[in-house]
Amino acid sequence: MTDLSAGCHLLHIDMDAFYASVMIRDRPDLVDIPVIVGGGHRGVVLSANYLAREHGVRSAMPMTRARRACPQAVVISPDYDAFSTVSSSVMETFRQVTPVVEAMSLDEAFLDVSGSIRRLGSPVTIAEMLRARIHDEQRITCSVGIAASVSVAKLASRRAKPDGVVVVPPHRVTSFLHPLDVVELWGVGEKTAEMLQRLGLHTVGDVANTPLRTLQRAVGAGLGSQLHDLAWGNDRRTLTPRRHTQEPDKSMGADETFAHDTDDRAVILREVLRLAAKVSGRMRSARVAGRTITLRVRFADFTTITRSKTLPEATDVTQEIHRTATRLFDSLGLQRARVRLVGVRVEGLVPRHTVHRQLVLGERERSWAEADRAVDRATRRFGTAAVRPASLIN
DNA sequence: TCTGGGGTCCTAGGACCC
DNA sequence: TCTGGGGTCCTAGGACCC
Repeated sequence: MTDLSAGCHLLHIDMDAFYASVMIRDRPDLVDIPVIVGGGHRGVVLSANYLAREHGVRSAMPMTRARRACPQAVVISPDYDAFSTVSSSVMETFRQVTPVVEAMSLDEAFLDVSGSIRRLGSPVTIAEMLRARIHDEQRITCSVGIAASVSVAKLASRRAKPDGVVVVPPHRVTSFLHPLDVVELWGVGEKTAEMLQRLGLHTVGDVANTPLRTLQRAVGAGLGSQLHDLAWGNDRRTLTPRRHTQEPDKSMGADETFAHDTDDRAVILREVLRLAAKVSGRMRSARVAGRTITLRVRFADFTTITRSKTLPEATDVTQEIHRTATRLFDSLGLQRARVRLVGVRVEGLVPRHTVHRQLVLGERERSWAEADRAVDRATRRFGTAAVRPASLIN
């Protein structure tokens, strides 16, 4: 058999139905049953096994629709600790093959194996070895795309699913890409796909054969040239070895959809306080502070607005973030508007030690910062439920 | 009982500064 | 004497990805 992987040194490895597979592997009773991971009465599908997918269940689908599509499915809640543990082991296995591993999320990574071929064999051999190891050690399956560029490897792994390997050698890139639907391209979502379809562009080949200027007029200069490049397989991106969580965050936020829409200011602001405490706590454990506070409000009709305020100095103080978010909410001047979701985000994060607050931090703020540190210590010892603002206790 | 939660990046207008 | 041009910051919204 000819090994077509010559000239292809990039592997994209994607776990098959990752969350569902992890939840199922210790539950022999669920093996031949459609399984949906998700929950919450207003939630969406996080992952579904292939039996559930046969009934049309997809990731990100509203749970209500998923249950209707597949009433016999078993619905289970996600166990993020388990996902994270499995993910770390899998990534460690990858790093035994090559140091150049770029984790994209818990369940997918790119590997540059060019330095491992002499030692371990062709990229296809390496891919099959990794698949066998992960199957043995973790009892889940994965799929691998192999190509000379990142974007093609990613598309190839999608075609390999489930539990397979697809190689796209350089001379087959355009014949591989051009029949694909435009939505397969990185950066094409629902809206851009609609836009392209209005131009009569349905396949990647259609995009490739459209003049760059036309494309740019339709979807903007940046995205236009990106799509044109990707449609021809022009992707010079190289990998940066890194763990998924390694990059310093540029922003941190939290939001929450209410179980029922509400127009009760007190209820909404209590949630804003809880979110501010959650976000600032995460910021303090990451030792970062930020200047711009953004409040997000989604109404019953799903329209979403944001209001932001940039402070003179970066902060990680719960009370300061909460107070800013509350002012932003009140400045909306809502009158009995039904609110579905609120969110608080802090942007422009910098390492906390670079922030010099002595000049601006008055006595009051200083004592709030001290209070936060006490809360953090108690949380570390007794857990998140131990200490919380009085208005969150009921 | 349609539509989560965590993020990133881009665009565009206005303010402001030089 | 009818009006510069570039750069950066701030704000709001939107699209996208996992």
